[in-house]
Amino acid sequence: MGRAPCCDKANVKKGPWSPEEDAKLKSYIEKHGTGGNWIALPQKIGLKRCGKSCRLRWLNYLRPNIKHGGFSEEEDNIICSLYISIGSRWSIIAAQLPGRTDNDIKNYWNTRLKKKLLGKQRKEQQVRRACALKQGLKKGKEDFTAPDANNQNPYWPELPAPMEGMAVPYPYQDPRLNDHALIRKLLIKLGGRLSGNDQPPSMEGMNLQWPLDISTTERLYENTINMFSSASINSFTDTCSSLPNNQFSRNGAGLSPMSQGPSNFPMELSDMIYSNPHRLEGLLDCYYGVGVMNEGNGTNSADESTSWGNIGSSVYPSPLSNCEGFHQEMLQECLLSEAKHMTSH
DNA sequence: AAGATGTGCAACCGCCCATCT
DNA sequence: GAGATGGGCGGTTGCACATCT
Repeated sequence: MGRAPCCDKANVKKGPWSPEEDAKLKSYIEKHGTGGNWIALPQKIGLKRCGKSCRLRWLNYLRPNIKHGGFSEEEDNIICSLYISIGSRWSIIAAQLPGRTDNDIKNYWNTRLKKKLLGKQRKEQQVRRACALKQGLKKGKEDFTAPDANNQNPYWPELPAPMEGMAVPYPYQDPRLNDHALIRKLLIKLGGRLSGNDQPPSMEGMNLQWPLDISTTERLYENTINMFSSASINSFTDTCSSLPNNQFSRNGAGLSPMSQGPSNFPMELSDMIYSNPHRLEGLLDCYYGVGVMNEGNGTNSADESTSWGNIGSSVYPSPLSNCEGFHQEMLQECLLSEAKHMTSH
């Protein structure tokens, strides 16, 4: 049984708001506030609108100090950085950008930033493909194929091949076409920055530092972590930055192509995963967008705490939209715990 | 000039969760 | 404790406008 509708839909006006309706709503709220009850509000003012619709109109349009359009590059970067760390939690991202609404940011992301990013990726892919082709011709190897020719994306980890007879938990989607995962990977690779210099920020000598190389976004990320995690996570960034240099360094050999990107972060993440694969399989799920089979015992440790992580999902792309929050928290927990573990030695 | 296609954005939908009764 | 209610949120849709052919 579904729940009762919040308003009588037959007697409720839909569609664009007229200036008169805007004026009514605005003047009432400015004088009396919302009264803590959006559902009753339209009746009080004599508006034939759903309470939710009023709330949305107020929050997204009528509220004072709302900015529309004209996103700055700094805002772009903040959005991208936060998208890496928390995913599509638009309300939280909006909270970090004064005057911006979640709806605005969501729209901006969907219509512009995402395309901008994908365009950037295509450009890089073309360059890589050209280089690979050139190298291949040089070597003259018979078995050479350009990365895309055999479905291997040059940027991402090699995805485990689907096992024969394994049930497909979701309508199969080409992992490379999973926009959400794709974009997050790409953002991570780009160091969380979308605009500005194409050259990645240098991470030389830096140690487990979040890819954001500008203090503002660093601070924002910290805030985000604080928002989501228990008090213990608050010291995450400090703990990590206090670690001795090279604590996490490795050459990245044998790691995913992602780890060879400009940002150090994926490499450090890989370090942790390699140093403690059992505990950190979930991170692979999250960051690589695929489940990871536990070798040997046939179980998947991530399954113990994930709602979607059945055995079938272990070989197919995970529905990141469903598990993202959990995995993000898991990532933070694991990173913190790992960092603490390493500092204690 | 006109139709087709693309883009941006406001608004709606439906779900989840916290609170109330 | 269970159901009802409202707030909040992310995803999606629909429409107006812009651009292309």
